[in-house]
Amino acid sequence: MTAADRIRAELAQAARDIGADPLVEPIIERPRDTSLGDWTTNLAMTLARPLRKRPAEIAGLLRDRMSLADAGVERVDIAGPGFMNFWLDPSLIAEAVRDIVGQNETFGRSDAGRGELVNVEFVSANPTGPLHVGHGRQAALGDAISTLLEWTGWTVSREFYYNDAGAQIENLAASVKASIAALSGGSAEIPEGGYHGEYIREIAEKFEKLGKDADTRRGGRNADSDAIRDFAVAELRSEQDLDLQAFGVSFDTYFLESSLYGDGKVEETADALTAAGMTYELDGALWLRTSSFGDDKDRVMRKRDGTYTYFLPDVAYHVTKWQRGFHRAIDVQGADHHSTVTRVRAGLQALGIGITPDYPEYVLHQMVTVMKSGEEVRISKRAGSYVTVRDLVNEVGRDAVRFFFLMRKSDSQLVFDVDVALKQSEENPVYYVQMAHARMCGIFRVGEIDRETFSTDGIDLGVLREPEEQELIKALADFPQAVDGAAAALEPHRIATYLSETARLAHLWYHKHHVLGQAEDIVRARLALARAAQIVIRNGLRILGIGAPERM
RNA sequence: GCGCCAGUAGCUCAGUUGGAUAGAGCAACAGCCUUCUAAGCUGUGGGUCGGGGGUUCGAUUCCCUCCUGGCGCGCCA
Repeated sequence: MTAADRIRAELAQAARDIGADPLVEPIIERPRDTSLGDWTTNLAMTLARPLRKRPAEIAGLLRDRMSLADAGVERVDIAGPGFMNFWLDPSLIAEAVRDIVGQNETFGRSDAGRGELVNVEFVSANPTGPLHVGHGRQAALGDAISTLLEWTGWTVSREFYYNDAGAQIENLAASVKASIAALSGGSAEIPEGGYHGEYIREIAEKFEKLGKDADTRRGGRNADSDAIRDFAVAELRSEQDLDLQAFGVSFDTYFLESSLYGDGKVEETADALTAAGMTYELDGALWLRTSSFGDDKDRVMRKRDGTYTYFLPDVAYHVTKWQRGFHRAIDVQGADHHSTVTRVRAGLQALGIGITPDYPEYVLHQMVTVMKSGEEVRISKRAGSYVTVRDLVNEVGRDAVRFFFLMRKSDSQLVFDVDVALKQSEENPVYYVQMAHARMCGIFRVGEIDRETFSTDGIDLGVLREPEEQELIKALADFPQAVDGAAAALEPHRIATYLSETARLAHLWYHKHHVLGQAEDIVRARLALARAAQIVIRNGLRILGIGAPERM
């Protein structure tokens, strides 16, 4: 039971004693300004109305009824409009260091998810081109969200959905075919809406070469569309795999849209929707009554030509998620796809098979723009000017790319400044955090002490009373709460923000107070603090999928 | 026209789900290298929280309205 828990319990008891609602749950927070105390509560203000008393009066009554010594509280101030500010015994605060060092790699983990299954789908790019920076943001987000959920006790499955069926794929095939024809002097043009990137020509060349080297494929001008399409999709999938590998992201499942046609799931879903009375024919197409489930208007699910629109397989796909036991699913997508949210959910509700209305959950992210030498790098798949994830990783490194993608909340637009990411200086936030970690490691290296076997047994942590020490320890002790909050909100950027702040406090402490060469009891206690800071920063970086170097 | 997202210091952005005098980094200015990494640290200045209403003890946060920007509104995905 932490000090905050004990204060909370004491407050609840005192509130009941003075006639508050027995179900009251006091909220304890860190004060905005650390000079105001270690913990604060606005309980007296929230009780003012029901108890019909002035907040300050209530605060006084509460304070009189609390057993403060039991909660480790040295002093309670009543301040401002009615805040109660608690000051803890510094030795008690310092004891957090012992917990952190003891828990080591598990510090920050919780079991809130109770081992339940959750599916996290991300990237899910069409195999029609390399992964660009937008996919990179999504890969970083999805992976970090997955890890956050693992840290809070969920059993996570990372999933990549390939849209390897449909009109865009035919578009791709036609583009490659035209490019093949052009190679042998033909004048065939890439069709309207086709793809023009350099990679199209590369695929065409590769296809030609294979066709000539081995007889396994019919190359050249006579190549049929099926062979070209299959070849192009396979090529691009393996290219995307290399992109993801460069970024250090891996998946538990790669799910092919085409398989939903192969095993009849698409047909099955369409039939079930019709059987449920949720469809109607109009203008030769089959419509789904999505407007009955919050959409602006009904949507076509089967086109006049007999093929399905993208969202029907999407519905079928999410049915499989539910059936595979994932009663919680999170989709990470670009905000340009936000219109699918209502549609997919509507389709799932229309089936009436007990899927919850807010299934799946969506994390939408805004666009990424890349700045280089002060200019925006235009990203256009069709035109071919292009910044791929791999380009970016090769240029600035995986850790910087990940941190940059994760340090902003997903629903704000992100400017990726390549020049800043390349700087190995304080301007670059990822170096700032990693440097703090390396410094903590450096103390142990110089002191020739083994970090991993270091124990706090018998160390008097009560000597860690310097203001910088107390502030750092409080920040470190808040890490589990930061993880819980970030996981609950599906917002990894909170961890990035937390790390920047904690790194700042670690640098500050490091600079002001030496560890080695002090009195023996001080050295031992400060080593413990350095170890605790190193553990917390490393754990936080690990959640974001970023390395924690021991030296830089 | 409708929907979603955003608008906070010169710039890039946080703001713990309604709390105290709104924070950080960069940039600017002033300092700090015989000590565990100066790839760093300390200090100073900088704000009508896009505008206007409302809800209440209290609003950057919730509601309404307007302005600006991005995305979407397809029998493309």
